[in-house]
Amino acid sequence: MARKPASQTVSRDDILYAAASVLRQNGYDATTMKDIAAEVNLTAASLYHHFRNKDALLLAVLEAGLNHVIDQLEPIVASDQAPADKLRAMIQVHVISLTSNMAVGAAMVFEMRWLLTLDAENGTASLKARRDAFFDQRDYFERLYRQVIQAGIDQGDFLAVDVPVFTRTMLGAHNWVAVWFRENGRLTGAQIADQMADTFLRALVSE
Amino acid sequence: MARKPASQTVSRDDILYAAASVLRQNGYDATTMKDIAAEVNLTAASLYHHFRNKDALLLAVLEAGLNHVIDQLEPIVASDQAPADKLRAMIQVHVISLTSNMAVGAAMVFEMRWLLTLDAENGTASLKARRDAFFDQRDYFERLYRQVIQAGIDQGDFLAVDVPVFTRTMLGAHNWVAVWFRENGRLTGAQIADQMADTFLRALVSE
DNA sequence: GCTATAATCGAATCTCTGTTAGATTCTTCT
DNA sequence: AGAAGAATCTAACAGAGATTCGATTATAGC
Repeated sequence: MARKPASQTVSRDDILYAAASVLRQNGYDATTMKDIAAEVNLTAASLYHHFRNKDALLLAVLEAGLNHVIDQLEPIVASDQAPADKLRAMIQVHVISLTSNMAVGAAMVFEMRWLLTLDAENGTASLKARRDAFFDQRDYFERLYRQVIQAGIDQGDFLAVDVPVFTRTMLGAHNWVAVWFRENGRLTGAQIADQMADTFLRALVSE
Repeated sequence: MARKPASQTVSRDDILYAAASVLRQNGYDATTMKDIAAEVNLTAASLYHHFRNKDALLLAVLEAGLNHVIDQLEPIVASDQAPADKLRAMIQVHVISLTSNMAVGAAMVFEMRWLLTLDAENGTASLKARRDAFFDQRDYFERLYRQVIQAGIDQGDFLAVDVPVFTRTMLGAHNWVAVWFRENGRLTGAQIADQMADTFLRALVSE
């Protein structure tokens, strides 16, 4: 048996999705090519037909996840709502993303460690380039939040907090949700997002 | 060459500290026994004289880190300060711990994933017991925060937030500091802690 | 229908890493 | 000084996992 009938062939996206799922549970190192392959009923070797190697595959997952969130964030930032409303909407998007699946990329910023280590020997030139691009995206992502917060401060809606610190405080809280959230827990992702939005907006408008 | 002169022998704690450092940078899987050994000028094999195996060593690191923080938190909780003051002090302790070294254990709650996976085959009975104890400690740690927040709510100092969610929001923000903090950055750990304390207390006392 | 290409597979390879075993050299206590 | 134990080392092993290779079967375009 070699190639499977059309009904059973998996697409690059199928693999990406499967990898995201496995990655979320196991983390980078503990995720084996075999695990990912199993998820889509393939052998590890077959994955190499779709991706150059493990790093490339995992990086693709992160990219997809991050872009997914960014795509939802941009229109909000560009809209004409008040900073407070924008921020609330942004928190919703991010947290809900993290509690659903495909957004693993965003949560997996946890896994950025290996991305940094990918320097040395390993790592094709093109891979490094993509990694750098990913970091840029990651910065851009953070900047979207900063912008909105800064705007709120500038127009007197928010207190003059230290924007970088405040932003990271928020993002840390969000990311952490991916760690403790339980599919069938007391609260849904949306409810958690609401509470977090309340918390941070209160911290930003106090008095 | 076998045993080294007294001046060069390393203690169990030396290893723990080195392991914490390596662990912080690489994460569980990416941390090899060889890496840890190198940090203290030993060979990987020598580590087995001090610890039964890798899991035991890494778990010891987490335990030490977590207990380190808890030891500082308890007296604060037990003191007679107002909830707001207690919370501020607790945030200081936690964040500063995370920006220094030994507390890697606390930040490494990131690595709890593998602790969960340690069920299956691997894992001696005693190791499992210790892992469970660790989880209990981890819960206890979180409960310290919850208590104080709840107390603040009960005596009308704080708004009636959802305690579990608020607590985790805070802890997530704290833990994340370990990810972005830079030794020689713009701010010190204490300064960051201050800002976070301001943020969360504002969110808790608003109006 | 044929042919080039795509998607898979099984087996083999290679390297890395945890772990064990046995030998060797300090230290300390008597 | 001698014995017992502690701390290390080197060498060797076993297993895991990424990656490669060649073979094999579906599909699609001509």
